[in-house]
Amino acid sequence: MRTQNYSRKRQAIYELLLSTKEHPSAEWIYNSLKSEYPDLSLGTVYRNLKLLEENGTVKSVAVVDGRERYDALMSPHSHFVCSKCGRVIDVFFQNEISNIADNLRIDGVKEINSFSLIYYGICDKCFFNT
Amino acid sequence: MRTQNYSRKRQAIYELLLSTKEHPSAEWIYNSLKSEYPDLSLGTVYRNLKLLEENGTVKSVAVVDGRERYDALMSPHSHFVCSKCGRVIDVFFQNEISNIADNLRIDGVKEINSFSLIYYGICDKCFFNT
DNA sequence: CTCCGTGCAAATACTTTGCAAAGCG
DNA sequence: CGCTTTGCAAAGTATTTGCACGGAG
Repeated sequence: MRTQNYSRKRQAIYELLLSTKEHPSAEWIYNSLKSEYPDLSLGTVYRNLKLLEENGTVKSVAVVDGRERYDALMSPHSHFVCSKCGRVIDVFFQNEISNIADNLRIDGVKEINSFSLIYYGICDKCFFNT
Repeated sequence: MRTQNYSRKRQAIYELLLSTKEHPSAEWIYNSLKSEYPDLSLGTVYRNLKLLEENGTVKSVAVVDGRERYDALMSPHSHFVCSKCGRVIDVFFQNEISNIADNLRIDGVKEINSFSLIYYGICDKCFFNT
């Protein structure tokens, strides 16, 4: 389909996601792009995120405080979520973690396609601000 | 506080969670208890789940299709989520997985308190029904 | 009487969707 | 022109909350 990246705003959303390590929510993206695209609407952000996700172009990596958080970094890695401020930080796999799904058999399961590993705790900032 | 398990309905919610491997949502619990407690309200289920979770008595183990799913099995283990039907299945750790957070240092992170490992794929039922 | 627990309904908060207008090729 | 994309507002969905009442001690 000629759809791919055919839209300016979709492109902008994707590039913003590529350029940041914030693992932003839809609203964060919306606010960040509002100045450059004053007529951007939140619905468009949601629509495009969904589309990019179905595309396999971006990924929802976590839900923090009820908000979906997205990442354009598609290489397999996991995330840390700060339980206080909700910050999401990339965590790259050590040694054997990338194959924890290999050769794993689960009763009642036909195929395992992916897995998600999320660490929870307190980030530096929150720790020091009591 | 004398609150602990002092309430009949809270007790019922907890026992239902203990007795099932469904990893139910609030609404599933509500529907399951309605016959025995005809005046049960959905709000009460939500309130008690939250309370039990803060208690450390139960755990939210996943969000499937936007619905929080709970488990009363508190021993550390992970879960499989079927991408088609949303079924949640317990997966007990193999070998070294239980300590993947040990000795792990993440830049910008002060302390890691827990982690969540979720596998995604297709369960037997969904696989054979097309 | 004092609290805790609850039903009920209203309120939230995030996300999705219908529709008509605008954009692109 | 035909199809995609979008703004806007309304709708949808899961969850939370305010309030007044009921029950236990």
